[in-house]
Amino acid sequence: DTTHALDALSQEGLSEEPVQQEKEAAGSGGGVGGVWEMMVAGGRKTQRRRKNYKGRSRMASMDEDDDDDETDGAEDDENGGGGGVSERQREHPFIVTEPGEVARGKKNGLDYLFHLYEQCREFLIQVQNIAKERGEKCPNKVTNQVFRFAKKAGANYINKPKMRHYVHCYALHCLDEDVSNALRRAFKERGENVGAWRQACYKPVVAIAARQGWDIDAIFNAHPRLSIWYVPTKLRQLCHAERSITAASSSITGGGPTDHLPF
Amino acid sequence: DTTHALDALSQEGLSEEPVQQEKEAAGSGGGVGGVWEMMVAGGRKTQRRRKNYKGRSRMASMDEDDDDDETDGAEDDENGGGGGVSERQREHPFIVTEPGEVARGKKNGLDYLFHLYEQCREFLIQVQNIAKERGEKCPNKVTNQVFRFAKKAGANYINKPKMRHYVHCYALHCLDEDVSNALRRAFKERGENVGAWRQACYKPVVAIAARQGWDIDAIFNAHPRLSIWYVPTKLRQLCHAERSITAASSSITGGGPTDHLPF
DNA sequence: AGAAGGACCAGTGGTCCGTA
DNA sequence: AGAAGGACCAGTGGTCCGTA
Repeated sequence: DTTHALDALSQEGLSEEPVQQEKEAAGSGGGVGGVWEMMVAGGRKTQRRRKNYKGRSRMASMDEDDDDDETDGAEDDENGGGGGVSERQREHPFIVTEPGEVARGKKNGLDYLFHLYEQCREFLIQVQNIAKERGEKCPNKVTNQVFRFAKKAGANYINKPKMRHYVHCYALHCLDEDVSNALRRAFKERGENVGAWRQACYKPVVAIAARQGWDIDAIFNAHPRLSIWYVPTKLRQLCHAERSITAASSSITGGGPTDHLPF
Repeated sequence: DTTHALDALSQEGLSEEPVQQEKEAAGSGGGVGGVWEMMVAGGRKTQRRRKNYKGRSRMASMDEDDDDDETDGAEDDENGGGGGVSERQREHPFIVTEPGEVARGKKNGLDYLFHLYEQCREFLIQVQNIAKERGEKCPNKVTNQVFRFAKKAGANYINKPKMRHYVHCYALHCLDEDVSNALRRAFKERGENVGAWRQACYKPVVAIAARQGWDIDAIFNAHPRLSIWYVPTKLRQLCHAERSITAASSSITGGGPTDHLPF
């Protein structure tokens, strides 16, 4: 795994080096009952998340070692409070970067985005180890439980809507890194924004599905890093729609409905 | 499949021959948009469910062909109503029967019980075919959606709590039919009730799990007819508890924790 | 008493839309 | 404007407990 080299790719400010602490926590998965608790406590040591509250209240010492759920959990929700309202910092937005390129300014690059998927996978593996240890039912996918676990372990920069949003981009990265890289370079050169790049990622994935009999679930499941992600609804719909079109036109030209195995 | 011979095993009264109509509906799975609707309508022909309302109201003609969801759906919920309360008939309770034995009186036998699991599998396959046809996400398990589908198709005698209740019994039947049959004979002979038989089904399944490295999920998944059922919580817990005990005692006697591959 | 199943509930997958 | 993510919602897995 080249995972750790990527830590450096996340940028200064909020999103700088938000990784790292889950590595201790991972352990061997051989612990006992209190593994969850151990995890959360264990994260404290090398923590480097920052919450940089910009608001009036809570300017106190939260930079280095603020991992106690009790301490910051209790007072965080000041939205409904009467007096001081603290603004919660978000992650820096993504920009289209080339492979290996570090995003500059208050931005995050796409290598960092993909790295978040790898982190989720590591959190899933931990959740699985704990579940097996306890004889509980064991998730195969990145579920709500895994996102909750990630948050508890201090990875506040990971959240479900974000991860779901870019799954098909990660899929392309997994399934055909060359095409993925080429697309990134092209969109960076053209100065496109992340939304445009994201949209463009659908087409090559659908093309891959076309070559493999249109079974996007099978394609996800066959890939060890991709199999833990739910197939995005829109990707599924695009595959289905495209298959219908292809089937219709190939039936006109006389090709069979399943001519993805040509000879 | 010997499925159809079993239809005869369901008894007179409520639970007599409640099967059969889903066979037409199954079709080739090659239909289009309206397959769901077709199903429900198609079920009408050979329907033989009876709802035998015993209450004061609704003694009308409901015996032969009352499959319109509109007709009986609207007026069924009279519990909250002021005037007439109609009592809804339940399925006959199960009794412990030998393999091949037809239950007598207002009872259902265990072959019939296991047959319900096969029916659920057929309903699942139909749901899967429809989902694939439509390019929607496709369940691998008997989900709420499948139970809803079964009900729509007229199989009112199938419901989630019942099916979940006896999963481990069906598991034993799938995994070691000889042991399952022997247990049935023994419990019938002793005049035990269904509850006692059901309880007794746990132990042999746990024993099978012990021989195969305690992974009850893997055991379920490896079996084509069992893999579509969620592992029951209690069975999972029993396997886990038993493994812990075994591991503890074998570590005392010097055996390794994974001595299920002896040589 | 033993048993069938309606109906409830906590937590899920999915993603909108108020926020920055 | 483009984008991140809190928070909501319909439908899920799980099974209790009022019913017969």
